[in-house]
Amino acid sequence: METKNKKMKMMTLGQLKDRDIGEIGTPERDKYEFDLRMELLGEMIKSVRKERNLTQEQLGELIGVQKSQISKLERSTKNVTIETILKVFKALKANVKFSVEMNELEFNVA
Amino acid sequence: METKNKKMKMMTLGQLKDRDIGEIGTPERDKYEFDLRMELLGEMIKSVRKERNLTQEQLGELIGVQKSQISKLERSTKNVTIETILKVFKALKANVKFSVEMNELEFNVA
DNA sequence: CAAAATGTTTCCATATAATTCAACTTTTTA
DNA sequence: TAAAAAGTTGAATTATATGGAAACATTTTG
Repeated sequence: METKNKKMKMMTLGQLKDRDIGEIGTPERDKYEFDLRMELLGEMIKSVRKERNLTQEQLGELIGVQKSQISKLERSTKNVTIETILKVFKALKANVKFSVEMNELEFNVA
Repeated sequence: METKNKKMKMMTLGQLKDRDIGEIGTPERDKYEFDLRMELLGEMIKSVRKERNLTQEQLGELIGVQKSQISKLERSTKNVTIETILKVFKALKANVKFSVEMNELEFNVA
């Protein structure tokens, strides 16, 4: 954790998308899909918050928690509850979707 | 909760999709996207488990928990942790994605 | 229908997510 | 560059998700 996380600059949603799913032309703009990974969640919260021009404190007020809580959600790689995710993105007026992809080929495995 | 949840039959993933996102032709088959809602998560687990022809007990074994735990995940509308979601769908060999959609129009709100 | 298999519920324990407060650090700005 | 604003961290607390065991209910099958 010396250099790596130290000077990690903020990324916009678009940059996150570039980094994490490449430029594989998603037609609808402003829709960013990720493999569900905890670390990304925090980055997403931060990105959207920034795009909304909110401070952690302001976002906290919208949700009803302290800024320190927002900070933790944004930067810890820890586990999170669905409820929390929904709460945060609702406050950010962002829509959260969820998809399950099932590989047909695996069907006969069990 | 008298009649409503009482006789709710099992639904396949396809039926869930029909009910929840309509037939708006998703091109890739076997990819089902939902607004992230807790109740749906349980239904999804159940659907995929059924399609894999597993009992709750068998799924439990794959993950390392009792069948009662699976039952709870499938039917309670309670909160769930990301980690749990990942664990379950991994055992089911299903891919879980997550997306955030941000409405540009909301931009100037704050 | 009886037995077996599958699923559900309740009670309970344990782990950990959510949260606050206050001190501290970093970034911004006048 | 000093003050103000924004963000981070640690310690402590509270709330609740995860999980097991066992008894019960429902469904399946011979």
